[in-house]
Amino acid sequence: MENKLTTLKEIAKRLNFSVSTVSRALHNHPGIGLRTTAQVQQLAKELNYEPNQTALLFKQQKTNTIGVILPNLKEEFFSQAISGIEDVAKLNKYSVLIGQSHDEVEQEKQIITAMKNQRVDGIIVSISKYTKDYSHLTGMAKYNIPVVFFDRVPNLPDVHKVSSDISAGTQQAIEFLIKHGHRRIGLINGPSEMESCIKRMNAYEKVLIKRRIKIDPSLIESTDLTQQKTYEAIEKLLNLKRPPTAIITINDYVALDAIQYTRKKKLKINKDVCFVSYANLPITNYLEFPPLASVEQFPYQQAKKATEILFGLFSNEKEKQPEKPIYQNVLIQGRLVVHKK
Amino acid sequence: MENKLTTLKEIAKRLNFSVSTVSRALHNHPGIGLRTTAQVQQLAKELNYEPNQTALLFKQQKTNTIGVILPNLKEEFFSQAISGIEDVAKLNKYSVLIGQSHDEVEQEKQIITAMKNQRVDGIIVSISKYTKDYSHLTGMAKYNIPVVFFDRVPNLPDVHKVSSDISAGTQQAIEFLIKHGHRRIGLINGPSEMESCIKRMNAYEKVLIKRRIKIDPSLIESTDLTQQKTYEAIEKLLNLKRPPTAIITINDYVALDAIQYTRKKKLKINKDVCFVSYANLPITNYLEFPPLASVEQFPYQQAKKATEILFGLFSNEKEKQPEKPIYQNVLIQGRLVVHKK
DNA sequence: ATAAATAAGGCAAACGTTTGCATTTCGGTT
DNA sequence: AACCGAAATGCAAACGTTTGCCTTATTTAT
Repeated sequence: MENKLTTLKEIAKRLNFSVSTVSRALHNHPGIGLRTTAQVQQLAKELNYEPNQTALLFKQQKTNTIGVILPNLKEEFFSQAISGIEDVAKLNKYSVLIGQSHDEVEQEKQIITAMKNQRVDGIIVSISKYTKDYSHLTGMAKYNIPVVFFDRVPNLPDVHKVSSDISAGTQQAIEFLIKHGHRRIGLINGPSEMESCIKRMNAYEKVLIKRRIKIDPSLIESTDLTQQKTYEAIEKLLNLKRPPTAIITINDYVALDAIQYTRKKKLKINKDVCFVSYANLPITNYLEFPPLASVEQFPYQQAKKATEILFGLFSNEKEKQPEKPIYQNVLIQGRLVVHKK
Repeated sequence: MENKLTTLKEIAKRLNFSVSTVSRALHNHPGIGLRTTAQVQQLAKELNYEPNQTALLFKQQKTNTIGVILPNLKEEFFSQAISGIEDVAKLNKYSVLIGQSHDEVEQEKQIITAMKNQRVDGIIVSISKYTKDYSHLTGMAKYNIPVVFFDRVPNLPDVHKVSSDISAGTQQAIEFLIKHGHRRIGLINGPSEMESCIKRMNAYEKVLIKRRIKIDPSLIESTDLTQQKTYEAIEKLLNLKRPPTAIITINDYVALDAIQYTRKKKLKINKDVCFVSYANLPITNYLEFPPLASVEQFPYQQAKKATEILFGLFSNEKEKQPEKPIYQNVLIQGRLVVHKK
């Protein structure tokens, strides 16, 4: 019962037609007779014929595959993003190839080279936290492989990107804290390589100035997102002569570490010190001491939008517009979610 | 600057050799002259030649791609597993195609059909919680696509599978509880479709019998892993006339829900009721009330082992052993981790 | 009846690479 | 001078599919 995969040739031989006739019959080509078409289609069904994708892809010079490069999959933010990408891809009958950079530039380069050789039709990427040089990504244009960035996007004008509106989210968060009477608001930001961190910083300063609150540089710390550096940052803030009454952290994971440290210091979370962060992880529901609020960033929607843009680029390609690269820069509005407890 | 990808033909034309000579030169074929080989290799490097994978795969009738089907990626258990698979795949220069079944059998079937058409060389799968009929998976054998199961494995003799030794883990867990003086030990198990749940159940009964503790059926509940059903299960246990002093739950997520419910009932976690579960999620570190202990299941190692088995099958294929299918059934030993707090 | 139009199907090339076999080109041996 | 063998290279097929163009058979119009 060696059930070898059926080929056109096999069908042709059995029915004594040529391969081309079989191919056309299966595509309902008008030049093929009704009887023939019916016959072929029936046998194809019987033999469970499925076109050999590798042959097709090879011929068409495309792979019906998109590559996705992410820092990691263990953060729920990214695994939700994957679902958004998968859903759009499935609609378009595309497969999704996933690579994790583990926040290492070298990995990122390796993955993208592999994907280029695999001839993926397009790439969606959320860059590693230390990527400063984007040439390995922008360089894909030479090979006609479009790239769309999401969430962690570079500060370049001539790229397609989808990200959450950090500025607006940060403003909401700070306004929220001010309304609750906070005047000394700390910030634990991420590495300055990250575009979003610069925006967060600017928004932070902008709101404070607008609300006539003096900016105190000692209230601003940063972390490379590791627990160690986060501990150092929160330690400095808590040891200030006039420590902050509220702290904004770059994301929920950092918030968790900061909160953990703060609790070790016997301070009451969201009483002595309030925390507000970004992302809104589902696990915060299980925490006794979650951040007071988070700016929800809608990873599914971001990734979905990015994928839609990518597919848009595919169809544009066919129309061969001469030189009209309109670069999309979509901002997804965040939403401040106040946790219940 | 249309940087089209270089082909053998291009190199051949420029150097006025035939395509076959170029191909052989690049592979250091002994029949090709040294000068020629050097020339070709140099030009190839200059033109940044990379073999067209799609052409290769098509010719070789293999894709250098393995498919991975998982219930989801948002559980850290599975995203860690992915890393294990990726690492082995990378060593073998394979790509990884990922599909999430979202615990739906229909999805699982669809994904596997897509993967078959994509001609993946092999499949690694952790089945959905309700999969009872495995024919869509075992059927891949007909197409010479080997399948290796991991973690959620079917109870079939003639398949390759890697799973954690639930029996042993459960015994450890219960012995641990007994040593700490517990005599009424509850169990919130998963759906009976899951092989591991049956094993957990058997191990549970076995240890109790061995320790001469009477088995009380009212101490045994099950959940479909949703929060709702978990709440119902824990409610029943807590409302017993003689409620359990310790509860074993199928995994950490269920434990979290059960703990949450228990806290709502104003009971002290790990004082009034102790919890022990499986998986050992990293987030338990951030919890005020984590389970007392978890059976670590080493997802990375499980997945890695499964992938290694799969690659082993690939190489065996070449040797064309006539009819000698030795099915592997690897059990990974768990380890009871007692949480600190 | 014959030319012309239409319908139905076949031929062959193309995509890029590998590989068994054939061919060419030597220098060296009788 | 004729031959041999080895070294170096080329030819062509194969993988499965699509598609432009050509061929054949049948029908229609004159």
